[in-house]
Amino acid sequence: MRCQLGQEVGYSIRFEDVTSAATKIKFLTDGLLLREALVDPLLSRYSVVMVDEAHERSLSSDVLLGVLKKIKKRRPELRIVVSSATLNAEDFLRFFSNREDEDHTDGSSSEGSIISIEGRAFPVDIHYLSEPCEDYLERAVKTIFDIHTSEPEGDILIFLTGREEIETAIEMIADRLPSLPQNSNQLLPYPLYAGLPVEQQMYVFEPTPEGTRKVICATNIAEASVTIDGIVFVIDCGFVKLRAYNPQTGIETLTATPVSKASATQRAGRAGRTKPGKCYRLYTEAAHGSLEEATVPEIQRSNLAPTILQLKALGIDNIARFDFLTPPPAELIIRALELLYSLGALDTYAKLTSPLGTRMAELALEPMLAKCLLSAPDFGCLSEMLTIAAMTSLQGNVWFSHDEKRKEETSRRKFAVEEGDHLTLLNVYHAFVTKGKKDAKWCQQHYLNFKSMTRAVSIRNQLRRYLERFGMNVSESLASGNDVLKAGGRPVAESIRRCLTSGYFAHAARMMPDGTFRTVDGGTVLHAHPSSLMFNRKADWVIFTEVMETGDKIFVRDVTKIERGWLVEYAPEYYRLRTQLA
DNA sequence: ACGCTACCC
Repeated sequence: MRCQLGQEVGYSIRFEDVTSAATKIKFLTDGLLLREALVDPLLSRYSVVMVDEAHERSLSSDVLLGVLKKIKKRRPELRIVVSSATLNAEDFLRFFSNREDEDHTDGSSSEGSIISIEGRAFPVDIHYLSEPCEDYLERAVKTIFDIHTSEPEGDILIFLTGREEIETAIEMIADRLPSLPQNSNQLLPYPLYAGLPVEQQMYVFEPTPEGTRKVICATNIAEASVTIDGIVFVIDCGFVKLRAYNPQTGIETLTATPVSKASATQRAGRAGRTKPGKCYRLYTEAAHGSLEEATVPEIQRSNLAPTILQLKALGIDNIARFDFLTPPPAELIIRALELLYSLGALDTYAKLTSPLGTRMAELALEPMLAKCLLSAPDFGCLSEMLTIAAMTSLQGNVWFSHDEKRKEETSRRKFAVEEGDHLTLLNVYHAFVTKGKKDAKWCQQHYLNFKSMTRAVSIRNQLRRYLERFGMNVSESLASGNDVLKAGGRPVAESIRRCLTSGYFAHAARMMPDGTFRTVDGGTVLHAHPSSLMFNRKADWVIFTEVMETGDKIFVRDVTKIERGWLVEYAPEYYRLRTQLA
């Protein structure tokens, strides 16, 4: 539209609003639009809402579609445009159509119509293995070299599951480079995953130098989020890391899972953007035949406590009757309702409480953490909990690791606080803003991730603004973990631990003589993550705010010592109903 | 003795 960004056309994401009174077209994330619906339930500012990439079925886009359908009943003039891969178009049309029994095979209904846009893709030849392979990394590297020595020019994109695999693959490629004939074209391997610093991500977009071939080892980021020109060959390992949630244990995991057929098709399509291409699937055709048609939507495999809290805040009281594109399993809903009730966000009629429940829904924090923050004034540690909330809601590591593990350890010990990881994080943040003066160099010296620390400052500021809007008085004590202890401040440290217990009582565990933990019901074995202060240390009862399953072990990472009696004190019903404390 | 896939408030 040839206007200045932020004028007629603008965008908005968390921490960044590039719009103005003149803005007519606004690009924003689905999460932010849902947030706008909290204050403007009919989204009355908008006459058209377009939901892009709806076929990806992310948690927030599914929720948004349900909310839009509800709004449409009150605002018939609202236009809704859903963009999706062709396969799913009918599902969306059926969803928005009032009459479930309508026949949409002609692409129309009383509610809308399907408009198709032809992709301009070139054909892609699919190759399967004739026998299953034992080690797909090895097989992938072999395939790369086979392509390189026998195929004409064109870059290679290989789909792997995560950072570690990508780094291994790149080492393996580098190791084999000397085996190429002297006069042969070179191979340039590049990693690509979301956790990679942006500068390093940009390499994959640079034009391939004459006489070389790029090999991009990527995660799922290259399946839909990032498009790279010049790819002619795709190698697909057939796996993706997906979130899974176990409602029995309440533990979310990240597990390598076979891809769906839709996903495999999308990956193959990455080879045919500029000319006809080839896709090598590192599994057999029979294995492909037994893959699921589509990936299970996120809403059916996630912890739904945040989602249900959000729906309640949007005025959707009857979750069972809410129009989900695909309803989540009842067990997930029940588990979420139970937790929200025990946190005090819902009353016995499953209605949102006020002010606790409504405020929890407004804070951009997971419910247990939101509860801690909102109950912090009762414990006299609001300023400290603000910092802890910001630090624990960071994704990724606060510590800069890589190869210098020992130095990282030494640095970590400098900030360590006996009571656990949360007070240690408080310490780190405090040092960053005072001694460190929010400086990148200082972070480097202490093996801290500067980007994460800067983000913690932004999150903390945003949370503080929310609290002030709630009319809460945030007097900044700027106490760090060590400071509260040194200043004879055990009472403050204890308040913080009690406060954490008031939100995380459902994440309690007890240390056994062998150093592992048991959940309260005794059913789950947890291990202290080696990056936790509790690794190789003695403790009795603890709460944890971060849990992850890798391989065959479940690790807890942000861990703080508590006292058994506090659990019953802050969650009497939760523990009375569940089990007797051992 | 271990790391966060992707997205995001």
